[in-house]
Amino acid sequence: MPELPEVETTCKGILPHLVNKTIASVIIRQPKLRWPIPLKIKKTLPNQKVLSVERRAKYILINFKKGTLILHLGMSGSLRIVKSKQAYDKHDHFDLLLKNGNCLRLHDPRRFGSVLWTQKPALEHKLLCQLGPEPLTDNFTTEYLYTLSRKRKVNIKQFIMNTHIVVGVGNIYASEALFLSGIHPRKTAGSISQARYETLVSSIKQVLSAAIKQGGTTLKDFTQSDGKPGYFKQQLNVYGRKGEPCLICNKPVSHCVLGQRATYYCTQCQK
DNA sequence: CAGCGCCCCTGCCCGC
DNA sequence: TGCGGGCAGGGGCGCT
Repeated sequence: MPELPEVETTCKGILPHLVNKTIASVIIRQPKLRWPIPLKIKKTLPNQKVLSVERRAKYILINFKKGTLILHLGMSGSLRIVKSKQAYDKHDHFDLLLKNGNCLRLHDPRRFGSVLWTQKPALEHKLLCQLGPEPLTDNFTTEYLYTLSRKRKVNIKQFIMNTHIVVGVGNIYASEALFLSGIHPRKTAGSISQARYETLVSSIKQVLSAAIKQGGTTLKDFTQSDGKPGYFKQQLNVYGRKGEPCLICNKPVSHCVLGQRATYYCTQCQK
């Protein structure tokens, strides 16, 4: 489920419920996620106070004096703040219980998500130390992307989805950003001009920030029982619209698979 | 080292 | 209504 905007919304939603709160206990119902949940956090975390909560790429970092809890939602994960006594269901694999009676609960049917612990500064962790820039910061520029793209033969869609290049561009928004830029998803990264990278960089920023803006509107419901951070009902121009008319030119939207991921585009508008 | 395919897992939807 | 197949928004890893 979560693309960057959903992770951002989740992070912002749980933050005020966690910062300066103290852990009472940890419940691990199903340790088999993408990687095993380290059992030692059951001993390490109680009585520790949450210092801060932040996001890096699609990872949510919960910082303590002793280290950082690194959460990833994978394809189907979600986090909610519930009362500690609230009944759990089948896929509620992990609880972080707070001394105030609240609980951060991880729900993840497909179990592609992860809960990890590191004692080092989190950004030095193996999963985080090689990530590209955040797409919505000034570190993500045309010059940066253009320079990295030279001599790269990979198609542009997989290029912008590569987390070593830039983080946070998931499958939906990769198609959407390429549509907005008028770039065909199969075009080779190295064959695209700097001028077109200018458009692409701005489309990526535009698509992601619009989605985050929409996600923010559901924040107030975050702690309710149905409190999904919400899926972004932002209008999608091409994603999932195979065969339907392009919203610009009316030509049926095309579909193909790139890197095992569904890809949508308009052959008329994207070259 | 760039690039590709595999795979972790459950749920849901579709067609027969 | 039941069942099998295909597909799903992530992303690290191992192999060429």
